[in-house]
Amino acid sequence: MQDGLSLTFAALADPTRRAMLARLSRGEANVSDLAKPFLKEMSLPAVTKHLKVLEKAGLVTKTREAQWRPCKLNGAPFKDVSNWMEQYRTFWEESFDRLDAYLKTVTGNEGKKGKKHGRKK
Amino acid sequence: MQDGLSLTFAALADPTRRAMLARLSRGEANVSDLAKPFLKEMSLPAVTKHLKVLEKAGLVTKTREAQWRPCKLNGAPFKDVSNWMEQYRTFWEESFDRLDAYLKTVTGNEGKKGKKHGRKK
DNA sequence: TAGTTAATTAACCTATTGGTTAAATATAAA
DNA sequence: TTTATATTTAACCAATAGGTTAATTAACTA
Repeated sequence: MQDGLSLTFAALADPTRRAMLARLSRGEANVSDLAKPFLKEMSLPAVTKHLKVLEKAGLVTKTREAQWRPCKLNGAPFKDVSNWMEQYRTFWEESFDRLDAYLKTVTGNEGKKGKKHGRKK
Repeated sequence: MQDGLSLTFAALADPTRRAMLARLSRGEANVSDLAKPFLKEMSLPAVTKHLKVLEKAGLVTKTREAQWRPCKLNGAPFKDVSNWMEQYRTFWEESFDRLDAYLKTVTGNEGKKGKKHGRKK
């Protein structure tokens, strides 16, 4: 059994599944609609499996309408990812601000040439 | 060969690796420092492997200092994730709207359920 | 030089992932 | 009742992920 965040990240770690989410972000679609762009590269059951991964992560909700299975995007797991990401915001903002990064090294607790891993001798 | 986003999401899809990132967000650490919290659950080579996944995703940079390997967090992949996430912001914010709508229903207001996304038949 | 500490590599194992084809199920339509 | 469409399930397979233990490499220390 996996935690929710792990399920979500694992679901997002595949370009086919991300493309399916992008498609769903433009509106509901049933399985064969979702599959169409990929049927040159893979079979329909493969798409069904990808969809199941997205469902298990809660990213997609599948309903029933006659023989079709309309799918829609569910935002909640994105919110979870966003919340988790917040704790790293300073790092990714810093990575595009060299001055800020430099200031961090010179004002930080340990300088670059300092004894970083102070083992007692 | 995987694209960068897939490598990053896959790296994030493991609680041990996320815990290692959390540790690194509080400062540089060498491999045995990083491993310490996990050595009851897994071996040191297992930690080395997790670290390698984080490195391949570009989330961690490992340097050399005597026999130690100081590791530091690299923000760039977080930025990539954040950029990718932007296209879904409306969906996770909308999920708050839904919660808000629900709260209104339980506090006496009639919730209107309008279809947001049209589906072709 | 020998010993200690830090970390990696090698060889191996099992479970999971991502795909396949063929068969089955569900619903609508003729 | 048969046929067509939409989708899933079953059975299988190869590659990868995540773990192990034992051996190896790298650098410092006595």
